[in-house]
Amino acid sequence: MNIQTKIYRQASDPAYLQLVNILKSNIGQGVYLPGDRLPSESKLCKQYGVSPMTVRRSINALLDQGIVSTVQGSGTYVKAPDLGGVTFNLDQFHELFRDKERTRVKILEVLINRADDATAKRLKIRVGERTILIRRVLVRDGDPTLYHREHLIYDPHLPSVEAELEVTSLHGLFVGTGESKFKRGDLEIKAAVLSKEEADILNTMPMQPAFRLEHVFYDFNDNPVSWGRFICRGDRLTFTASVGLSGLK
Amino acid sequence: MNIQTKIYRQASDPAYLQLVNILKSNIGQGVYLPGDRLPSESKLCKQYGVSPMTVRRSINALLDQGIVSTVQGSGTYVKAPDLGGVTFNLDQFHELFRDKERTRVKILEVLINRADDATAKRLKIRVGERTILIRRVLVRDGDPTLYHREHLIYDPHLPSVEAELEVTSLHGLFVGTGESKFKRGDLEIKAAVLSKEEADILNTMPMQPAFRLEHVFYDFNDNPVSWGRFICRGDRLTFTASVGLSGLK
DNA sequence: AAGTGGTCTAGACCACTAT
DNA sequence: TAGTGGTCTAGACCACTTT
Repeated sequence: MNIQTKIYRQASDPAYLQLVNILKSNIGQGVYLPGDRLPSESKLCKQYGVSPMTVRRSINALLDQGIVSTVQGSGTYVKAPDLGGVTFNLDQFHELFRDKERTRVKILEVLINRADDATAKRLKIRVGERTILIRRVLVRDGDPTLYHREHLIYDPHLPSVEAELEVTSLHGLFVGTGESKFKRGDLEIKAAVLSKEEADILNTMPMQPAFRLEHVFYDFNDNPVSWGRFICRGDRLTFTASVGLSGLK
Repeated sequence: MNIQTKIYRQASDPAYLQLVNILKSNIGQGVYLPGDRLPSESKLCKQYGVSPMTVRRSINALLDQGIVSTVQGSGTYVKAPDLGGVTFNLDQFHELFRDKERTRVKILEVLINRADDATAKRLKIRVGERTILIRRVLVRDGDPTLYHREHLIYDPHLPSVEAELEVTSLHGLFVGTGESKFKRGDLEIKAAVLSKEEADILNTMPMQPAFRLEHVFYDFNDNPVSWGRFICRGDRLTFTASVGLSGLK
């Protein structure tokens, strides 16, 4: 449980990372308490025998992790953990696609239809223009887990509907294999309860809590090309995060 | 809509940031497409007249933002946007506390009771040991917005229950004013529907969709000191995030 | 005036990849 | 072997805060 006190140049971890961990350990063990000032960068240079740039890089890492804050001309201070900077991610979604053997994407429906109000608004087209509706369900170990409903702009230049399906292939979307052909997307996570249709598809009861992840994807001209939503049973998904000095020593 | 092509040394933005934005603009406008290799670092040095460390710092920023990936010995490549690395945060929670005039924390109840199974498990104490239950509601513009229910370990060394209340003052928790006295916390977001009690407090109907943010906080010895949950109406909170090249040019 | 963080240089050496 | 990313040095200058 002792704290590392010097930098080992032959270690596999680079010097800046070792220094990050040393400082984090010190903070985690209460050597520096919230509000305390860390030793100045020049002192850290001498103490650990590294150059200013290396110390700077370590401090920047602590800044990014929300562990310290800096005041130019004054010093680097230990922050009290606060929920303001906490971030959550979609790692659990990501894992659904990890091994292809256990996961299967089933296409429920593909059809060409006309944009209603909501679709027209999000895809910035006129009501009644043609769109493509795709309904898919992601099956994990035979268990329907994620229901996806997506509206795509109908592009007559594309050779076929099959080509449209490639635009946001579910797998490419999450694994980033370079298959997805959009430039950026906006996402929204909402709390919801399952409708009858959604509950049937996800093999559970209506009115159960669920997450609804809405997305709009844009092409390289910043025009929307797709919008839709993922529905996931609330009992199959939790978002986790930690704050302050978690993991490590 | 033109892309910046050189670094202005007298600009307020530092060189490395200007280079980040130049590269992001190029990627955003399709100059470099997903899968393409960026110019090598040494070429970027010459092209923009900056030192290797400055280029490196810019590349690292793009790496952190999930926009490129690097392969040692090979090059830096533009990534296709994928949902795997998307993060969202609690900024909306944070804003609730921004101006104290509009926000008020009302304490509904404080009482000393005995740990039940769930509480004993999370606080790592025995069933029946004393704990403190605090129920609070955060009122925004007269509108009950956030319901917090928290179980604290009863510490006979603290002078009073009032002192316990300071341990995780709601305001300090979100704004990070250094009032909170814990070292780290684990958080979980779940989809839920409001119970009768929660709906009454939040001034709406039961069975409405809601977010439940559960937390466990730990002291400097890594012992749990508090667990509880925030409940928020689903129609009052959405988590947003973006993927790929959002904002900017 | 002295100390602090923030940026930057112009090299160096290493590990790795491609040819 | 040549090129690429990854780390690091030993200084420098600036803006800012503290005393």
